[in-house]
Amino acid sequence: MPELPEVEVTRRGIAQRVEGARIDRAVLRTPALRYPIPAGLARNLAGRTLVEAKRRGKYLLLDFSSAITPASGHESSLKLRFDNGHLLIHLGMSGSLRFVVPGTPPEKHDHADFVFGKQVLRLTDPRRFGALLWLAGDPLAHPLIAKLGIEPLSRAFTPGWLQQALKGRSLAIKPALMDSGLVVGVGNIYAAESLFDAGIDPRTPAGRVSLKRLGRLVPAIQTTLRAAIRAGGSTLRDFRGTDGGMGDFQTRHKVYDRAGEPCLNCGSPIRAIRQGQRSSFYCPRCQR
DNA sequence: ATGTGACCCTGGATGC
DNA sequence: TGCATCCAGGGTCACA
Repeated sequence: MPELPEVEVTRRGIAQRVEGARIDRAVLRTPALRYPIPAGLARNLAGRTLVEAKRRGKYLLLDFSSAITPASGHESSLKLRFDNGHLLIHLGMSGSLRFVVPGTPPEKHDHADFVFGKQVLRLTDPRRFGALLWLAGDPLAHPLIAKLGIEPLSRAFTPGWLQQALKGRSLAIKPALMDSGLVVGVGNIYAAESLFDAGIDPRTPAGRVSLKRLGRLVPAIQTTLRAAIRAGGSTLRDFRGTDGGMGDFQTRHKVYDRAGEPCLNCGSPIRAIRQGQRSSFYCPRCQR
């Protein structure tokens, strides 16, 4: 499933191919993903120009805002108005966006096509945990976005900040890292990998992780995310970037999905446990 | 406020 | 082969 790197890779692919391009039409084939797809969305999109492909956490925000040019008239009425509109896309667990050759017949789980001339952006999501919404007005004010935590790749994400945010929390550090109200974009796989890199037991109560250890954890998270973005992003076996190229980050997991296999650092068998309904993997010797 | 578990939906892997 | 069961990358919500 897409974690932050996959979403960022997708965002870059979209930006590169269709920023500044006009959307001729949208074809929506599914009434609802996680939420109902708003009626009139296709009509709303047609004719708009993609100003910018943005990302907040794992949410893609495609900015289709446009200046409404006032009808020719007196200067005094020349008040430029903006019609703010963003297409929000979340890929959920199994979603992906890819450019397809125009005319490629849709398959079972291809829910939407966004046609930018000869560039057709297709949304596929077998499990339909994703989202497709139209946000009028300030996208950051939308409830889904407003409550999001800090961006892990921002300068503000520091060990000191994290220590404050985790102060007094008894919740284990691993599910804490995955709480998008705290830090966005760190999913199950990268949480596990980052905690391994930092040598922290995923069961440690979040509020009891020392500043010194947070000083290893923060850069571990950032390095892990950046490396995954650089690698083209892949946590899904079949993840493809927007151009269809295979990412290869999956080949570098050190603990995730390696239960029983030897730790790459010390050789101890990697242990699998469950935390908050999710599987966790860690090295009992290297992570304490 | 904080923590826990159920749930959304589909498909793949595994076991009988 | 067929069928049941379990598991999966995320996120929201109800409830203790």
